Amino acid sequence: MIYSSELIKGTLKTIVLKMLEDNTRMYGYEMTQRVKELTHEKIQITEGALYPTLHVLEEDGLVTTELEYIGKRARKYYSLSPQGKTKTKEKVSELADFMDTMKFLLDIKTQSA
Amino acid sequence: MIYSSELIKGTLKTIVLKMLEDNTRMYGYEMTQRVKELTHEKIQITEGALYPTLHVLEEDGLVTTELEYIGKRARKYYSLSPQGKTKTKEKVSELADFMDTMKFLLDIKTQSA
DNA sequence: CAAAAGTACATAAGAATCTTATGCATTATT
DNA sequence: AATAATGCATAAGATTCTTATGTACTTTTG
Repeated sequence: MIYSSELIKGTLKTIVLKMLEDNTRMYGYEMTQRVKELTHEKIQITEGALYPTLHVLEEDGLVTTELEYIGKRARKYYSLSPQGKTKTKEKVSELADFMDTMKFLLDIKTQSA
Repeated sequence: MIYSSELIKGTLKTIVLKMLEDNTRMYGYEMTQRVKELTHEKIQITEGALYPTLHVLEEDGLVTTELEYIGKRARKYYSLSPQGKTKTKEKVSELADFMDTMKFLLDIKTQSA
């Protein structure tokens, strides 16, 4: 089972930031694999969604990049900037708060389910 | 504090269906007020987002409508169809599952926060 | 009692974000 | 040798939301 795509909307940026908080640096492809693995395939980040998001984070100054070569193949590592670290804490706690609120909404009258 | 709009994306349809499951019938404006009240203003559903969503639910056969007049003012009540009831259970349990997964992702290495 | 605020519907242009498809190139596996 | 995996990227189109606007009735307030 894979979550319907609409659910994941709006959380991608936060997921990326959170992973970078935990791993100091990661590259794009690695992120797609990590999320897949951590969620037992339930969340699949597509490259078409990820790369534009990473570029926006960079434009916004939340991440910095380093290009490295493994043999002849390029890898672009992303790390949180100081502003990125602050932003990550904000986004993560907002999402946690939001999920508590949503859980409350979903639990009303249907404590069983 | 109001949640950033991107967070709410993708959950609106589920919220609406869930409210209709709990209340047998509601009208649009009522839904906006109910959510605002239940979430202490943290989630504000705008009419520009809600009405098109309701129309889609109707087109998809998940809800039925009844028009009523309070004096001269029209109210459009929405109720779940049988398919809507089934769909609601699916959507609600998917969202609950998704939130557990997200919580797991956010808790990694940052059990404090 | 007039003005403002609230109730109640609706649509439409534009923005944001994601999907799907495609492209290129290198490296590992079968 | 062919296929799959790694690794980046972009672009057209779809979806969904924001913001603005419009209409009209009803209630509250100064």
